[in-house]
This record gives sequence, C-alpha cells and structure tokens, in this order.
Amino acid sequence: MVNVDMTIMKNKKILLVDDELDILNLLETVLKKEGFNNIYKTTSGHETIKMCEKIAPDLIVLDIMLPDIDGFEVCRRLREFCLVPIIFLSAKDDDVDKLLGLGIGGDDYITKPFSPKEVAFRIKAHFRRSEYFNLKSLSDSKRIIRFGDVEIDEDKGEVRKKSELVPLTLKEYSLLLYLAYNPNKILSKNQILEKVWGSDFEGYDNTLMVHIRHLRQKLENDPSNPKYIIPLYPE
Amino acid sequence: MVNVDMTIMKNKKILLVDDELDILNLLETVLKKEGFNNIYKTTSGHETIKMCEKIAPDLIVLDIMLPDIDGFEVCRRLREFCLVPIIFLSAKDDDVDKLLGLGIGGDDYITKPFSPKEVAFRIKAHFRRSEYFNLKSLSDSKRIIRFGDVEIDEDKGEVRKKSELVPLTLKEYSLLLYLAYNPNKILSKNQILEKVWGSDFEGYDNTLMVHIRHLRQKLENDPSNPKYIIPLYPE
DNA sequence: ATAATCCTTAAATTTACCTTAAATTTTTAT
DNA sequence: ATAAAAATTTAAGGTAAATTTAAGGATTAT
Repeated sequence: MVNVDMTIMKNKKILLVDDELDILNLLETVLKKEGFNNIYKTTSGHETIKMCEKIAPDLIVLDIMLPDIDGFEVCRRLREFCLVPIIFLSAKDDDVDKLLGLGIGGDDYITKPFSPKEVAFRIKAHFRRSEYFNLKSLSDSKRIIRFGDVEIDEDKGEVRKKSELVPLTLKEYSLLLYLAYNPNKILSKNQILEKVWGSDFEGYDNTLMVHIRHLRQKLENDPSNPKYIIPLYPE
Repeated sequence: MVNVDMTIMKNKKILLVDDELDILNLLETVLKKEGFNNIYKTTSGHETIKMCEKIAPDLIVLDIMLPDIDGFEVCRRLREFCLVPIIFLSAKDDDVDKLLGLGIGGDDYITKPFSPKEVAFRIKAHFRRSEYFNLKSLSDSKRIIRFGDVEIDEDKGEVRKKSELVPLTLKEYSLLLYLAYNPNKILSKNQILEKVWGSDFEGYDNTLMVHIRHLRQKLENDPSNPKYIIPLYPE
C-alpha cells in the first residue's frame, strides 16, 4: 500500500451499502484499521438515500444488488441532490457493462469477489487524487448537472427537461447555474443578486423574482407549487 | 460562446505555460480579447515554479511537454506550496491516459490541437464555478440538534419529526432554536421575548404563547400535555 | 438602422405570517 | 370552595412579502 497522508482522509465520511451484514462488518473493520473513523452503514436503497440526506457522505461504496431498489436507481436519485462519488460493487458482468454504458463519470467500480484491502485502496486513491490535485468535488463528476427531470449541460450551455431542450436566456441560465451549484441550500436574495448580477447591481430585488418566475415556468412541473426552487419566508 | 459577467474575472491572474511561443501568443491574444487583462507567460518548468512563487496566479494553463521538467512534475512541485488550479494541455494520448489515471477529469485538461476559444471557455467556466460555488457547503460538521424524535438541521433550516419534514415559519423556527440552545433550563417569557424578538419588542407576551402553541402542535405528540416545551407556573 | 429579444421596472394580486383580541381552562391565593 | 390571576387555545384582522402580469427601455442580432 502506498503511504498516504491520512490526516485529511481519516475524517472523511464514508457510507457503506450492502444487503449482506457480514460484508458490511468486514469492510468496516478493515477500513477502521486503515484509519477511517467516520463510517456509516445502510442495507437498503431507501435507507441509503435518507442517510445521504442526513449525513452528506464524502464517498459511498454501493452494492448494486439491494433488496428494494438497485444501485443504479439509488445513484440516479442521489444525483438529484448531490454529487457524492460512488464506488460500485457488482457481482455480475452484466452490471459492469451497464455501468460502463452509463459512463460513470468520476465514479469507480469493483467486481465481487473483492478483497477489503482493494476497497480501502480505491477509497484512498480517490481521496488522494482529489487532495493532491485539489480538484474540487465538481470536477470529479460529469459536467452535466441533474435534478429531477432537468439536466444542465455546461459544455453545450444547454438545459433540458424530460430530454426536451428548454431555451433559456442568459440571465436565466446564469441564475439556474448558480442555484444548481448550491443545491439544498438556503440562499438569500441578496446573496443570489451579488453572485449572479454582481456586487454593483443597484436594481430592485424584484428583478430576481421575475427571473425565478421564468425559470419555474420553464422547468417546474407546476410553476406555482415549485419543487426545485423553493421559497422560504423572510431571510 | 456563452456571455459571462466579466467584472469579477477580468482581473484574475492567468499564467500560460507552453514551450512554443506561437501558441503562447495566440492564447494571450484571444484571452485578452475575451476580457482577461492580467496574463503572464512562461516557457519552461523551472521558470513556471519561480513565477508562481512571485505572482501567485489564480489559474495556470500548463502544457505537459516542456523542455526541462514535464507538466506532471511541475504540478507536483507547485502543490508543495500552493493549490492553484491547473488546466493541462496535452498532445499525446499517453498523457491523457496518465491524467485520467491521476484522476483528472475532463474539465481539467484539453488535448491538442485545441481552439483558443475552447481554452477561454474552460477558463471562464472554472472561474464561474469557483465564484458560484458556496464554500460553506463543504464544512463537514453538520449541525443537527436532536431531542426525542425531533431533529433540527441548522444548515438546511429544516426541522423533522420522526424524519418527517415539518414546515415552520420564521418566528417558530427562531423560537425553537433558542429553546433548543437552552435545554432543560427555566426561561421566563421576558427572557425569551428579548432574545427571539429583540429588546425593542413592544407587543404583548401572548404573542409568545401563540407561537409556543404552534410549536407544540407541530412537534409534540400530545400538544396539550407537552413533553418538550414544559410550562412552569409562577415566574 | 431596424427588428427582435431580453432585462428591468412597476403595479396589481395573492399568499403567508405575525399579532391581537377574546374565550376558555388551569393554577394560585384567599 | 371561590375568586383572581395566569396560561392556554381559537379565530380573525392587518401587514409585509412573494407572486404574477404587463409594458417600457436596453441590448443584441440581422
């Protein structure tokens, strides 16, 4: 094993997901021995999604075979609100094909049977990379941001809803991008105006509301009951 | 090319590194035309490291092929004293493999031959991201306060009971937070009013009771026999 | 230069929230 | 036990914020 500085890694939150408890415990034991002291475990898909909402892990080791919803679906749902890197565990060759077909961006996979050491090595390799090159978490994933049925392709500057191209104006696009970079976060109007319009903007904050209105009309299923861009009363 | 607010970007220091002067000049011309007015150039690895120590650039465009030490080595040495983001330029497929092996995603390298516009686009995308991305979200410690089956997520401003999201108004939330910070303590109405409403509040203290009522309705299992927010009779 | 598109402002409307008031219950004091 | 005081509960009015629509002015493209 390559010598690695664990001072940064050891506190990273790692979520282990497998339906077999033996495997979970084995992995946990080995990872703890390797220095990771922030390990969480779940045994089903729904549990995993809930856990992610709660703890926001830095990395997930995800078995594709789960009792309720499979790993692919878990991944898809997670991507709606976070870009956590995933290392997939799979037993079947079919799964590997499917993973490759999906173009797993910054993600990785390991086929069963695997050695726990191998998993530890991959995890360390992942953190080492992003530390060493200081790549922000965003760089690790594809340059396509998804939430629900909306996807933003940054390379092309395109936004699609249910795969349909949605034409956005410049301000709408900038605003959407800013919001998409800060998912599940509380942003004040001034905060948004400052970043998207610039700190020298002297206009009314209703300007922002009108643009949000336009985005909701174009991207929400029910613009008056928004699910993506959620209002919060003052501040 | 997507238009971008250049007010913030234009003063960013960009260091261009390539051994071919033609390419350097071409890049410089295009970037200046795009609005960047703080561009530096070097043609060798050692020169690059010295320049970084001197000017601390905001971003480096780094050709991997250099006459003295290659781009990978330059990156490694730079990382010893700074975390400046790097966009790699590479001509050979071998380099790309190596970059990918090091975990450098598509965002962070460009293969030759490239269009100068592409480079400008990547640079702008990078700055926009770092500008838009709120660093607060990276703070690991999630602040979650729990009592019984109620949990308060201070980061998201959300309150859950039995994992179910409970919508609270601003005053309700502020009040709950104040109470949660002072568990098992006896608080007088005036004390609470002063802290939550502010010392300039001129209203009736019944206002407070109404809000407490609402909280109990939303969070207590039996609102009229409260377990969490317990009344105490005389002063 | 003209047309088309987009951004901003303004004004009307709706919604959500806070406070007050008044009725009811519980506790304390006599 | 009874009255007074304090606390609880319910409902409703007023207010501030958010939403929505429309239109004028600025920018960009043709």
